[in-house]
Amino acid sequence: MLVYPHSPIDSMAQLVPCSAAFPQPLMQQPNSAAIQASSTLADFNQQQQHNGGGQNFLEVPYAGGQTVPSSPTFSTWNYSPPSYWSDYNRSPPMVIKSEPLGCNNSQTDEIVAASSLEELLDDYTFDYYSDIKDLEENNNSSSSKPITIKQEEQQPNQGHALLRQCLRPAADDYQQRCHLQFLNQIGSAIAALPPAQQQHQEMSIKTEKPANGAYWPNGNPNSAQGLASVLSLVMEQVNEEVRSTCEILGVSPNPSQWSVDDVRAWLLWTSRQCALGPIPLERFHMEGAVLVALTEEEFRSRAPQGGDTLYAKLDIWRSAWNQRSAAAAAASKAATVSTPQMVPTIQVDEPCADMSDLLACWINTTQDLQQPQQSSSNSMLSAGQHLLAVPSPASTSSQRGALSPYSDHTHSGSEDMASEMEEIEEEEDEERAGSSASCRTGQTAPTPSPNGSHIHLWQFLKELLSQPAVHGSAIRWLDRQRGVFKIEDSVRVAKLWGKRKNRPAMNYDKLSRSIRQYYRKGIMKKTERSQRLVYQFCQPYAL
DNA sequence: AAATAGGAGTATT
DNA sequence: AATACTCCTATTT
Repeated sequence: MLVYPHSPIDSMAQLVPCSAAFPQPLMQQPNSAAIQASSTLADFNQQQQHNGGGQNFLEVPYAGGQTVPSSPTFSTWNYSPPSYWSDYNRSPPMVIKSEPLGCNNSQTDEIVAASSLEELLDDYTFDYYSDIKDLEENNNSSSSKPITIKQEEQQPNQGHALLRQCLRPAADDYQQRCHLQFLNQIGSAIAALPPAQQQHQEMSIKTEKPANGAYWPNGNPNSAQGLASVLSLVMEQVNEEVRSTCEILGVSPNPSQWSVDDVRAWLLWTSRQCALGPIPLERFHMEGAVLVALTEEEFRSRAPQGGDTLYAKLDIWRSAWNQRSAAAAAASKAATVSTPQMVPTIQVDEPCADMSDLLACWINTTQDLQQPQQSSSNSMLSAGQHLLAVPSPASTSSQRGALSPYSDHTHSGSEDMASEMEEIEEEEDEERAGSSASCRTGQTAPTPSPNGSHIHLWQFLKELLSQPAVHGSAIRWLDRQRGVFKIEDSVRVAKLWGKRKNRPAMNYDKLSRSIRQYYRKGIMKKTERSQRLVYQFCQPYAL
């Protein structure tokens, strides 16, 4: 049937430079022998230095007058290289592709049924192509052409005031917890839904909370059930937004799978949706896997106007995908495993933890623990159901016991509380890491979590680095821009790596040996003045 | 003593 | 085949 144009890839594996030749624009001399001679990135860097450059980037001009950094790394991409290398005209992104994994495909069918692209686009609030073009022009030329936002986007109709009013406190709270700026759009997004869907939303509220037939008892969305309904509504809305955007842009719901073009399309779309103004696209010239590894500060520094919003949006996508994978896994597990126990949730003090975790924490902290609600559904759980049935980290780790040798900590008899807590904390790390890693492979299937072992060490390190709140004591950036970082706790980092790769015997000696292999590959290096435990990502990887 | 460096064989994917 | 794991010796900090 329908196939993703960018077939699922082991995303970053493609990034690792191997012995392939560099693309034409990078060749100083069109001499294939010379290229053969410099077959690694390290060689290339050296060659560049000999040429007086010292930079890993060449500026390749493309139609539009601007230059885009091109990296030798691109040479090893075996799928959709950035089209503007040869031709800046991006092919229409609205290629009808498979329904995003696990989505209901009613809307897809609708799209497939549409006789022409134009017909389809008419159904959207604005013309994607002209808008993209506008934005690109806006980004490319120095002339600051104002972006005109259609009235209905800025000011959704004032109906559904009740709904929006109810959403507000919930949204604000979540927003505060996640440092997100986007949720004020959710209310308007709901208001903008077609009547049929609104009805669906309202019905789902009613069925979840049949108490008085009212939406919120006493108009108080802070009551436990009202809260759950609000949250489920928020989650559904997020999922809906993700789903529709996927269809419009023709991208995977899993940001880690995005190609450079997908990232670009998403940025343009999001900046348009959120009226963020021009985004310096050249600074986001990367695959989705790299994009999701960026920290909020990095987003902000790359896009002073709206970088934080982009980050927040992306985080939502990431969370939505994690939730979807988790739900799919839970659904498949439910077929074989019997009722998981609901255990009080441990509060995780992390800015942007998985959304469902966060929301689950929220529910648990604002209500007495309800009886676990068992979903009898054998298909994908609805957002609301999942929310209520979402397992706490503790229960997930016990569920995972069969899957990972590391989640078994029944030996804890002699351990004190602190180390016990630390173990649980690490379980959480593992859990999150596992789910994000399973994203990378794009598998919604129940795959018993070995996907994390697919990750490369340098990716893993960046992952740790991107969570300073969690791992700052083990590894941290010394100079983010230059990609210089320091391993503060070599034992811990090695332990985490070993856990991720299911290598109980991993230690820093072995880990550092792997890092040293990166020298030759041009992924990492020691800093000029070599310091203990300080390494530096080479340029394309430092992004 | 711990970290660094890199050779070499093996395992995993 | 690529990447990482493992074990190793030698050297540096």
